[in-house]
Amino acid sequence: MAGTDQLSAVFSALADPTRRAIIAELAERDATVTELTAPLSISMPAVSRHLKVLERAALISRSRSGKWRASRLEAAPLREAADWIERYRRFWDSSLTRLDAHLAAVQAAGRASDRMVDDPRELE
Amino acid sequence: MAGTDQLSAVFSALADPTRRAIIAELAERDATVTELTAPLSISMPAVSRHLKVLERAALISRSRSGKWRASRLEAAPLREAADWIERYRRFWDSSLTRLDAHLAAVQAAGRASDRMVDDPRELE
DNA sequence: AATACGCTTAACATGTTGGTTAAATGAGGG
DNA sequence: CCCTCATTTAACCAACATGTTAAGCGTATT
Repeated sequence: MAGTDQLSAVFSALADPTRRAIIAELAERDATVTELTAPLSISMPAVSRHLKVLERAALISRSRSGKWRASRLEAAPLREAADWIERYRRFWDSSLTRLDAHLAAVQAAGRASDRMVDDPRELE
Repeated sequence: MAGTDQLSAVFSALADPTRRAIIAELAERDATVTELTAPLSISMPAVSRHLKVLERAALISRSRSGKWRASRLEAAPLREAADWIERYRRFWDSSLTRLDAHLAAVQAAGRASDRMVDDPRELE
């Protein structure tokens, strides 16, 4: 997964289209493994493991109810991911020219905390 | 990388803290491989390959200028990533209760286009 | 009690990732 | 020309990801 930090786990989980499809499904309703497997073209064990990945990334929670295990979307970790990406909005937002971006970058450079967050040397 | 689609490539690229650090660096200024390697605790070939990953995800562009190759942040693909995540904002936005989220989800279920985008069956 | 169902775990195959060191490439400078 | 510097490619390795099928484990169902 590359990093073992939260953000890496989330981005890594999102990097698979099957898992994104599962998230999209769970955004509409909680679902069992069988229900999630139905529209996918892979085996149930494969889905089960995708769910484990999503669970490790804290993107879903699971509940037991008799024979069934329902998965529920827990999108909180998406916020961190969104926040991280948002920092670079100025780079794609067309209302900003590259000069604007440069000036914004220079300002950002002043904030020391900005860099630390993703410096791998800071991890573990 | 799981999927070979654009979105998967971008999320996959972001899943590594070293690559996020490189992006953060390039957000401040264009940089050569040597410059990017300096603050990292890995070898230059390793950085070179991280750059190749970022390039394949279209997150950077590179220019030759004599002996040096400068990398430049091309954040456009981040927009897609941000847009994808944004769809689930209602699930983490605290101003919305779970009931609200459910109602929003029911509405979303009506829009067929919502599901197709990430259905793996649609890929390739 | 026996069977069926839902799901997970095990064992396996295969491809990818991310790091290393050593060699190759390519442009400039003496 | 040769040498050096910046970067990439090659060869290798350990670890992980993703899929499969078969077996295991609980919990209904009959």
